[in-house]
Order: sequence, then C-alpha cells, then structure tokens
Amino acid sequence: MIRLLIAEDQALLLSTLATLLNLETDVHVVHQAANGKEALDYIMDENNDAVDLVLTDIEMPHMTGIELAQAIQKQKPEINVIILTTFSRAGYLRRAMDAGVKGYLLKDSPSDELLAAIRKVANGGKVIAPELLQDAWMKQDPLTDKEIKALRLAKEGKSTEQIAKTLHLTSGTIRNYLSSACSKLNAKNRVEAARIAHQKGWL
Amino acid sequence: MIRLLIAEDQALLLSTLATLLNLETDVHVVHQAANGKEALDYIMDENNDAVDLVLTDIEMPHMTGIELAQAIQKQKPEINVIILTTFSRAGYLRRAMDAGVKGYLLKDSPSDELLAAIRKVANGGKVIAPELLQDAWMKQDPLTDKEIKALRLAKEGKSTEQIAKTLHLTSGTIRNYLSSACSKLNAKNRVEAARIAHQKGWL
DNA sequence: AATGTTTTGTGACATTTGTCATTTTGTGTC
DNA sequence: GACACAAAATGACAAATGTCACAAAACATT
Repeated sequence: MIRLLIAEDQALLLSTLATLLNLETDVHVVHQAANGKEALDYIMDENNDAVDLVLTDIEMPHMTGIELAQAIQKQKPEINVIILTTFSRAGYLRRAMDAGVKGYLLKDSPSDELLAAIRKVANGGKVIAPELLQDAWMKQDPLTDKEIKALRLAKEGKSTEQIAKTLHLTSGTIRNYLSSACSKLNAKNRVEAARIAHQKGWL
Repeated sequence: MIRLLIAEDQALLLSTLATLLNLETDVHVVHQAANGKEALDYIMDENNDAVDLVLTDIEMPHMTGIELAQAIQKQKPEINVIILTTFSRAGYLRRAMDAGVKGYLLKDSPSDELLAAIRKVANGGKVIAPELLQDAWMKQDPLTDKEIKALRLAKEGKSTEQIAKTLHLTSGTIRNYLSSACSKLNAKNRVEAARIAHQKGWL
C-alpha cells in the first residue's frame, strides 16, 4: 500500500486527484495539502500517519513544491517526491533533481501516466517527462541575464525608456539587448521574442 | 442520466474529471475535448451521441470556452453550458452570461461543488460562484470586435502587416484600431493595451 | 602599466508604430 | 435616387523600434 500525500493549490484538481487515486487498491491518500507548508507540517508531525510518497505542484503560495522537496530531502529522505507541474522549465527541473526528486511530470499528461509513475517511484524507480528530457539536454537558455530582465519588462508593454530607467542603463543599450535577444530567438520584434522566451521557460 | 461533454486543455484535469464524474450513476461523460473547437466539432456531428451539458474551461487554444458557449447558444441552444475557470474576471463572466451559460464556477472550489452545480443546471437551475457576484457590476468591455481581434494578434507579437493580412484589412486600418484601443484603455502602446485588456478578461 | 575581455554606450539609418484629420466604401432606410 | 451611418481606407507626420558598426568604460589578469 502506497501512502500518498498530495500538495496542490488548485482545489478542484487536488480533490479530484485524491478521490481518483484513492480508488486504486494499492494507493491510499493520507493527506491533501493546499501548499508546501501545509504538506511539510503534516509530514513532520509524528502523530500523523506516515507518508511514503509526496506528489506536489511547484507554484504554490507560502512554500513551493521545490522548497518542499528540499525540506523533505533534508529531514525525511526516506520519503519519495514526485513533482507535477504545468510548464516545462529547465531551471525548475534542475533544481528539482538537485533536491533529489524521483519524478517530474507535466500536467498535460493523462492520469494513467501519473498512476504508472507513482507505482514506478514507489518501487524505487525514477520518472521524468520525456518532453523535459529533450529540452533539458538540447537547448539551454541562450539569453544573458540583462536580456532576460529587459524582455520581462518589454513583455509588460514597457517602453525602451522605461526599461532603461528600471535597469539603470541607457535606452540605446536596452535596444541593443532586445535586438540581440530577437536575433537569438529568431523573433521579428521584442514582443515575439518575449513570447518565445516565456514559452521556453526562460523568463 | 446527464450526458456530459468536458472541454479542458490541461490533460490531467480533463482525464481525472472525466473519470470521477463517470463514477456517478446519473452522469455519463460522452466526450472529452482538449479545446473549444474539438468540443464543437463533436457536438455538431450528428453521428455522435447527444450532449445535454457542456462543462468547459475558458482559456484554451484554437477556441475559447466563451466562443464555444456562443456557438452552442446559436446552434444548439438546448445544450446547457457550465464554465469552469481559474480566473475571476468580470469581463469573462459578463460575456459568459451573454452567451447564455447556466453556470460559472472557479477551479478553486472542490469537486463536490462542481457535481452539485452539474445536477442543479441539469434540472434547469443556474449556478454562479459567489466570489464573482461581487464583480458583476464591473465596467463593460469598451472594445469593438475588430479591436479585440487585432489586440489578440498584437499580443502574440504579430506585426501590423501580419494582423492586417489575417483579418483581411489594410495595415492602416489595423493601426487605427490599435490606436483606438490604446486610447480607450489608456495604454501607451499595443502591448500594454493587450495586457490591460487581457487582465480585465476582454480578450 | 599593459593586456584582453566583457559590459555598456553612441550614432546613424531604415522600418515600424502611434495619432489624427479626412475620404472612401459599404449598408440600409426613406 | 438621396440620405444617414458605420466600417474601412488613406495620407501625413511624429515617435518609437530594430539593426549595426564601432567607441568607451569597466573589469580582470598578467
């Protein structure tokens, strides 16, 4: 019997997942948490039922799934962690792996894949969404730190001048950065560049 | 027996919801669609099983849940629609109501509320998430249909020329539309205008 | 100090965008 | 037809943006 804790801030997904997984004969959802802190509080309380596996989203209020995974690694390393998140962001994957997570899945895969992953991890295996493996190996972020900051602001509709002021640089420099970002991303303008970079998880 | 179609672009939520709702004795999920277009295609095909109620997300690729609701109101008004979305944006609610939807729920409510809403709507009732009732009086969308379409494309980083081609209009006209949208929204440029409009739920 | 390297800035230019007054076109009504 | 009215287009202009070659400044390292 796999004793499972789920951390997910979207209540609907949390409750449906819990109900669904509880239907499996070899899975028992011992707790549902709305964020990482709630999950950690439950885990660290000795009065509660023991947990074998934690299934967690990343972006949650109070404590993210990454932070939860780090805390578990440090304090309860016998508990396995599976990350379940919306977007494939190389930076997240790297930090998750460093935190010793055993699984990293995307929310666009169907529920049976999730169930298979839970069983595999419970048996000592590791699972990483195939979409991520490609991204992780192949392309790393080609953008410089400044280009990223400029793109973020451009995405909000800020003008060159405003971006320059925010980053304490000249407007000419900003235009150079954005132009450079455009050519790196094969974009026709700053907006398309920002869109591409965001879609790749580089912002 | 309530014959249900679900449209939701997040595969995990789609499949868990479908499985879960199918467990109810009075609900049968006849189709799962990844976007509005897929849902409409299914509904309009006479070879498929009939649908009593459509449960749909709003922000989906190809065709949004709002557009789906509008198409259903026009072509199959006997089908009830429940919107299920993350965002509590006044503009969405208003347009949804105009499209004759019978329910508008947020994804942070648990699954039993959803089930209750489905049954209530199937029995001729209406359900609106209480969080939204406050915003209901909000300002109406000041943008014209063409302005919205142009803004959507501008948000993707398309150039004036590309937008013009897509909408079968002149580039000058597009610039007029975008300029008009900027002044209506007090935006300094098309990107900021698109951001504001999106945040208000007008795109 | 001399050096290479990176970051930041400048200037010039073509293109795109934002704004606005005005005109044309399409549509329906009387 | 004549008329009103909205949608679409035009032309002109200022402003912002994209591109590029190159210069200056900041910084390490020797």
